Amino acid sequence: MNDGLPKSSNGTTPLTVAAFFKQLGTRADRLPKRLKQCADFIAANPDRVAVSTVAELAEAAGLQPSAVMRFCKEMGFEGFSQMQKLFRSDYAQNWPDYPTRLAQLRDHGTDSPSALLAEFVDVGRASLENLLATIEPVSLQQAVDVLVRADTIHMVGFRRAFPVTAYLAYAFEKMSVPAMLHSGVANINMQPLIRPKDAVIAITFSPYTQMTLDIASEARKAGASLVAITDVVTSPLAKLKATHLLVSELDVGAFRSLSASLSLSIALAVAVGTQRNKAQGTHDG
Amino acid sequence: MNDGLPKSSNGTTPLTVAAFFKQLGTRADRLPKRLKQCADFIAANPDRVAVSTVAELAEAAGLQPSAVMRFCKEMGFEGFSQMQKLFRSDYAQNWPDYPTRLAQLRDHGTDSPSALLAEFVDVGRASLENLLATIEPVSLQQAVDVLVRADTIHMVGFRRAFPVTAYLAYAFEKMSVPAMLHSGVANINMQPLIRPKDAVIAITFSPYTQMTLDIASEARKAGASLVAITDVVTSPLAKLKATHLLVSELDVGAFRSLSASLSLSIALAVAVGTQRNKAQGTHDG
DNA sequence: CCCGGATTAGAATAAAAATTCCAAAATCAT
DNA sequence: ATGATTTTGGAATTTTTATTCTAATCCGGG
Repeated sequence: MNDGLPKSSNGTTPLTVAAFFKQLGTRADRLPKRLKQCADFIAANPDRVAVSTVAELAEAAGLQPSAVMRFCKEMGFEGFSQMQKLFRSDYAQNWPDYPTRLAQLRDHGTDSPSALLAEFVDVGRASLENLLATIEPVSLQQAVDVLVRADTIHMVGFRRAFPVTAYLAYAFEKMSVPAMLHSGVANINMQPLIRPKDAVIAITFSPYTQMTLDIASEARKAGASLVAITDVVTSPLAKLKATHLLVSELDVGAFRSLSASLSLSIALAVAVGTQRNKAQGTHDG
Repeated sequence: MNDGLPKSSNGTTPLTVAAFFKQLGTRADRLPKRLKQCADFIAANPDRVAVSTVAELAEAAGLQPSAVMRFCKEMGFEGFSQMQKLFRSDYAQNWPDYPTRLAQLRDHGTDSPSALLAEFVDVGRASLENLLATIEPVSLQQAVDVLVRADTIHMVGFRRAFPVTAYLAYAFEKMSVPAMLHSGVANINMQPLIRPKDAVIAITFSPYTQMTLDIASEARKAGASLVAITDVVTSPLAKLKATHLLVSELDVGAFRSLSASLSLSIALAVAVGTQRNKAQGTHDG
C-alpha cells in the first residue's frame, strides 16, 4: 500500500530556493493551519532555515518539530535535512567547488573557449559579489586616509598581482597623484626610495611573493605607512601591523579572477585621487 | 590536575567573528601544522563554518574531524558547536542580498570610498554580463586557433590595456607558452622580433594608443597573424584585417572597469595554453 | 450531538553529529 | 642517537538532532 512516496504533495522536489518559494506561493493558502504557520515563518525568515535545527525553527515559529517535518514532506522533500541542504547550497553560491568543476572542464568543456569564458565570467561575478559582502567600509576609509596623507605612494606587487599595481599606476598618473610603481625592471632595488612619510600599497595573494613581503616589512621598519591588499587574515602581509583589505578571488583551475582586486584597487585610487586633488585645490586657492 | 580549562589558548572566547579573525591573524603561524591548515581553510572559507558539520569541514580542508575540534579548543571555544554558533549568528546579519548590500554601501555618502566601490563593483558586473552576451563564440574560436598555430605570441597594449597584457604574460608563462610582452622598457623597439609565423595580441581602447596601432599594422605587413581586442567595430584596430574581439566596458567617471577585458583575455589564454600543451603532448608521445 | 476523516502534540525511536580518548608518529632538546 | 613532549589519526563514546509513531484533538456534515 505505502510506496514511500510523499503523501499529498505534488511530488516534485524543488531544486532551487526560488522554485521552493514559487511553489510555496501557490500552495500556502490551501495548507492546514499549522503548516500555513510554518510556511509563513519560513517565508519571513528564509535565512534561518540554513542555520537552524528543526527544534530551533519550530520553537521560533511557535510550533512542534513534527509540524515542521510535516511541512517539509508536504513541500516535496524527504525530510527537514533535505530541505536544509537546499537552503545551505543556495547560500553557498560562492563555494561550488571549483576544483571539481575544473576537472569537469578538463574532461569535456575545454574544447570550447566559449564555455571557458562563461566560466571565468561567472567566477568574476561571484568574486565581485563576495567583495561587496566582505569589505569593511571602515578599513577602506582608513586605507584612503593613509594614502591621502602620504607624500609619495609606492605600489608593490608581482606576478599575478602585477596587473593590479600596473592599473593603480595608470589611475594615479591620470589623477596626477605622485605614485611609483615598483616594477623590478633592471633588478634595481627601489626600496631605499621609500621615505618615512611615504605610503606603500603592497599586494600579494597565496602563494605569497617573497619580494613583496620583504619590501613591505622593510617599508614598515623605515617608518612608512602600509596598505596591504591580500586574501586572508592569515596572510603574512596581514600580520605586518598595517591597514589591510581582504579580497578573496575565486579561481578556475590555476587561474584566479582579478575582477575583485581590480575593482577594489580602482575604487581606492579614485577615492584617494579625488580627496588629494580636492585638498590641493582648496590649499592653492 | 586537569581543571577542565582550555589547554594552551589565551583562554578568552572570541565574542564576534571579527575578534575571532583578529586572534587568528596573530596566532596562526605559531600553530602546529594541522591546526594551521585548519586556520587557513577557515580564513579562506569563513562562510562554510556556519553551514557545515565538523565532518564536512574537515573533509573539505583535507583533515580529520578531531583536528578541527582541537582547533576550536585552541581558539578558546568549548568545541565546534560553540564556534559554529558564533558564525551562525554573524551569518544572519550578512544576509542582505546583492541589491540591498549595494544600496547600503552607497548610502555611506556620495563620494565615500564604499560608495565608489559599490559603483565599480556594479559596473564590473554589468560589463561581465554584457561580455557574455556579445562575444561571438566563432570569433573566439578563431582567435584561439590563430594563437595555437603561432610560433611565438606577442602581446601589445599600453596604458589602460597594459594590466591586461601583463596578466596574459603571467598566464602564458605559467602554461609554458612562448609569449613576449612588449612593455616599452628602455624604449627598445621590439617590432623586428615579430616573425611571419608569430601572432600578435593587440589591445587598445578609445582613445587608442598610437604605438599599439603602429605595432599591430607593422606586424600585419610583416605577415604575422593578429588578434585584436578592442572596444568597437570602428576602432582602428578592428579595421586591420584581423580576428577581432570586441569588449565594451562601462565606466565610472573617467575610469573604465577592466573586468570584462581581463576575463576575456584569461579565457583566451587558458584555451590556447590547454590546446597547445595537448598538441605538444600528443606530438611528443 | 455524534461520527469519520484530517490534523496535531508530544513522546519514542532511529540516525547523525559532536566530542573524547588513546595509541602511533613526529618533533625537539639533549 | 635517545628519551621526553607534542602532535596526529582514527575509532569509540556520548550527545544532539531528525524522524516516526500514536493517541488525542479538531472540525465539518448528518
